[in-house]
Amino acid sequence: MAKVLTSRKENYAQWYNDLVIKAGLAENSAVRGSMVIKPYGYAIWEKMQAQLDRMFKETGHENAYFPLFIPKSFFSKEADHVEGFAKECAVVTHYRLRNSEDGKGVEVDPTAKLEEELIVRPTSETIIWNTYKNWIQSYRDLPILVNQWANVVRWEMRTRLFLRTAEFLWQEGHTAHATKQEAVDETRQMIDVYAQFAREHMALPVIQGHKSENERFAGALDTLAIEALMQDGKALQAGTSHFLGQNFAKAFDVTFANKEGKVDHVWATSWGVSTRLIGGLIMAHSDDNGLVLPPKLAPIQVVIVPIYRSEEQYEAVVAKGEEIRKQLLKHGISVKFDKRDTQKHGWKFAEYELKGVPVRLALGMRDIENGTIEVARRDTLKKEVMPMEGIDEKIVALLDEIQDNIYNKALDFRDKSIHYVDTWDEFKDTLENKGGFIMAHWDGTAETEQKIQEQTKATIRCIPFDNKQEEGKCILTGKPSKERVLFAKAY
RNA sequence: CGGGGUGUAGCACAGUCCGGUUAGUGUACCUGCUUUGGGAGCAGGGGGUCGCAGGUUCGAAUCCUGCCACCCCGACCA
Repeated sequence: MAKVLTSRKENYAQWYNDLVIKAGLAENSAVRGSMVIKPYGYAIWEKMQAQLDRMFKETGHENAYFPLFIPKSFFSKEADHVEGFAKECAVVTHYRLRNSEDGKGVEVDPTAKLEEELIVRPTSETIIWNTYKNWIQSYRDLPILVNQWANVVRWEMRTRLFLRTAEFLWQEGHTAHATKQEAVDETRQMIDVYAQFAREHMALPVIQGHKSENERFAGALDTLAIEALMQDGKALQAGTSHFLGQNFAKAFDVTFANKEGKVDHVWATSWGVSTRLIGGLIMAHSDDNGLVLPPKLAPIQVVIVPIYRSEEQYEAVVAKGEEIRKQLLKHGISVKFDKRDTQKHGWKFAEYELKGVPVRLALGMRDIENGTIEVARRDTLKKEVMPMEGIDEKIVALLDEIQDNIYNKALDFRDKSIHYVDTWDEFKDTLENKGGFIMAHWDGTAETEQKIQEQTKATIRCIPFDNKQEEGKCILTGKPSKERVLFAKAY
């Protein structure tokens, strides 16, 4: 087969870039740092959205939409929050263009300067809490469980398709609660939703835990995250859920009368996942032949490729292929019958492998004569000739099997990549030579975490839930520690 | 934002150092014939403001100045 991708071994980053582009997921646009998500890539996002949206609704959330532009002054209200975002936002300063003097183009009309500049949202806490102020008077108005699907902009220095772009798509949930416990529970519930989505739909095992102070969201009291491991041994933060305490309620003066008639500030959470998930999906499962997509998120789950010579053969094979397509459709399988006469079957095989279609059916005269069909699975690259009879049931089962296999493969890799180390030398050696996750003791201070990061580039990905408590010594300072935390180099 | 690199056909590149035929190769595209259970072969054909704007020169893809974009490495981040 002709090689179209850089191999993972050769250059993992290049492999990723090649893959995103060659598989037709996305490409760089004419706008610095902003990508075009192409139909095939967007189809994956739509599948993710559909499932997540279902899960949000099941947990009682509703969708709404808040403005893209946020008055600059809103950002000065929550000090920690500003600190985290102030530096990297797009700012709207004018509202009109005019023809330039030389008549060759347009320029910003200097007389159309905005009284108050607008910030293109990097996240929506401020505008949302400004709005919630008007929605909430009594405990009877609570909780508010709202999610929005939106785009946000963060003026990133260095961008990579899906993983980090200046503009990206995401969902952000923003909830308001009467009690601290309710907000804490919500924060936890949503990280669990993300973890479940990652495992069951993305076939991506994740470790859930608390972020350290350094890695916490600006303005949050606690940040929960799901951390996934990529094939190159680097971690990817795949989703976060924040317990915001009363910080935003205080900043935006959102109060309510509780059952006792006393006025209190509202408790808040926010949580989000983005198109970055697509990057994680790619890097977790795909191989040197192209994408490997879990059936539950694959835009095309089954592709049928006809094999023929003459026109009569084409007719016969296409007729049979149509039958099979309809059979599969009845099971709710998304199936593409590629009966184009403009590409050879060999070309199609390679193409759908590159695009990560989980199952490929090849159908030729030989099959029609024998009542068989060739079934090829993308995850193992194995081919098998099966009886045509009852093929639909088999495909249904096969898709499940592929979903499980992809997950188990990723889980195996992840589990093999968690290293327990107790000394500084071991820590550095493991990072350099093995990569992956490292469970090690840490003295709990931000300074130590900072030093470790400066010296090794590794950060604390999370402090896992239900973490085993054990006495130990910090790998850097030797100070006492009660538990190991999860380190890794991260995207 | 700092360091490095690259902009030439849809894509990938050569040519640039040392200015001088009609700007070339692979691939993709079009036509025809042959082929056909893993990216087919042969023949013919079409496609270029050489990133943009100035400048030097008889003459610029090539030299000079400025700008823009993208990629890689760092600091920042989902």
